[in-house]
Amino acid sequence: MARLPLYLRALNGMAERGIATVSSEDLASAAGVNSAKLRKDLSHLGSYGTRGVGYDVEYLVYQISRELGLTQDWAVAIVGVGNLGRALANYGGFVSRGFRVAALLDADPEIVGDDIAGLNVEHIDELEAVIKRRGVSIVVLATPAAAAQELCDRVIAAGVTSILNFAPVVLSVPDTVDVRKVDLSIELQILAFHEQRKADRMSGGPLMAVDSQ
Amino acid sequence: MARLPLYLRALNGMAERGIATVSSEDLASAAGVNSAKLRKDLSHLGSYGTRGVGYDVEYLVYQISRELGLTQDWAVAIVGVGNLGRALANYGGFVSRGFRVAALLDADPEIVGDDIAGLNVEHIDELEAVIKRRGVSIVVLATPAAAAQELCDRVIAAGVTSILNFAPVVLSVPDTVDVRKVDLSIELQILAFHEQRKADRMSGGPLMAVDSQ
DNA sequence: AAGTGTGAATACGTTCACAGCA
DNA sequence: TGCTGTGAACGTATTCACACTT
Repeated sequence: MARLPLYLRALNGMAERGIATVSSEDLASAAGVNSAKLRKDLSHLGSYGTRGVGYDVEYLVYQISRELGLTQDWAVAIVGVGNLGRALANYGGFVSRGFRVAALLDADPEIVGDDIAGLNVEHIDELEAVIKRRGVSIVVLATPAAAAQELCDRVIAAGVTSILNFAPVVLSVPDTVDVRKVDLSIELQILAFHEQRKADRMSGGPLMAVDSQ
Repeated sequence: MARLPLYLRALNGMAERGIATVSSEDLASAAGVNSAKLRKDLSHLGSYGTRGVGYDVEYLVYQISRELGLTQDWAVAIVGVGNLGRALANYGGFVSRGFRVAALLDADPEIVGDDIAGLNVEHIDELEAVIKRRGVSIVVLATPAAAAQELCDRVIAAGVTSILNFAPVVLSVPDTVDVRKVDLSIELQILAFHEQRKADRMSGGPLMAVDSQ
C-alpha cells in the first residue's frame, strides 16, 4: 500500500515524542487521511490494534517497517551527479530508514573523482561492475532526459528491477521492472492548473473536473 | 486532470519532430497510458480530434497548455536554498514552460547574497514583501522539516494558495490552499516494498495486495 | 465506554465496445 | 475505412455504520 510510508513517518514522530498508544482517529489525522481508510489499510497487515484502546506505536512501527521491507537495508546507486543528484546524495532521509547510498556515478570527467556526501563519484563505465559488486537493488536516475533511457537499459541489464526516475521521460521497461517517476515540472503544472481554476472561479465560468493529490 | 502534463510533453516532442497529426493510439503509447483513457481525458477539454484522422498536434498542444494555465507565466518563489533548492533553481524544466523562478529565499546568512542560476538569494525576512512585489503565486518549499509548517503559514498569510512541498511533513493548510507533496524517501520506500515482494515471490509466500504507480 | 475490524453501500476511475462522423 | 467520442460494464478504492472486543 502506497500510504504505509506516510503512516510510518507519523508513527516515528509519535514514538520520538514518547507516545505509546494511538487511535486510528489520531494517527489518521497526523497522516492526513481519514480514519476508516487507515483502519482498512492496517487491517490488511493483520490485527495489530486493540479494540477500545488503539494501536501500540512501537509495535506498529515494526510491523509496517517489516511490511515495507525496511528491516533490511537497501543499497541505492545514484546515476547522474548534477545538482539534483548531489541534493539526493546529501538528503538525510535516505540514510535514516533502510537505505544506503552505495554509489554515485556520472559521465562527466569534471565530476568523476569528486567527493560528495562522503562518497567518491565513479565513472559511468563502472555502472555494471558497481551494481554487482555492491549489491545495488535500487537505482535513482537523475540524468538529463536524453541519457535516461540508455542508462535505464544498462541498469536493467545489470539486474536492477527498481528504478526511481527524475528524468522527464517515459522510460520503457519490461513489466518485471518497477519504475516510479518524480517530475518536478509536472507537479508545478498541476499546481498552475488549480491556480488558474481558482482565478477563473472569481470571474468567468469553470468547465471541467479536478483531481486532488 | 493530472495526466495532461504527460500528454503535453509527448506532444511537444512530436511537434519538434514535425509530426502534424497523431492518433489516440500513438499518443497514448508515447505517454504510457491506454488509448481509451487518453480519449476520455481529452474529450473533457472539448472535441479537438477528427474522426478517422486523429488529433492535430499543434492545436492540441495549445488547447492543453491553455487548460493547464501555461499560456500565462507564473512567478515561483523557492524557499530554502539548500542542495535541493539549488537543484530546483537550476532545473531547466521550470523556465521552459510557463514558470519563472522569481525569488530564492533562505534564512542562513551564509547563503543570503549568493548568486544562484542568475538570482540573488534573499533573506527570509523579505518573504512577504517579495511575494507581493513580484506577484508570486506558487511557492516551492525546500526547507528542513522543522521549518516547513511555519514558513507555509507565512506564505499563505501573504496570499499564496499553491504550494509544492519537498519537506517530509504533512502541512496543515486551509482547504482553499492546494499543496502537492514530493517525498523522496517515500518513493524509495514504495520501491523497496515492491522489491521485497519480488524477493518473497522467489521463495516463501506473499501476503497482501500491491498497487502500482 | 471507547475504538477496532469489517461487511455493505457508495463513489470513482478505468476499460470495453461500438455508434457515428470525416 | 479509420478513428474519435462516449454510454455502459466493470473493477477498485473510499466511506459508512455498526457488531464485537477489551
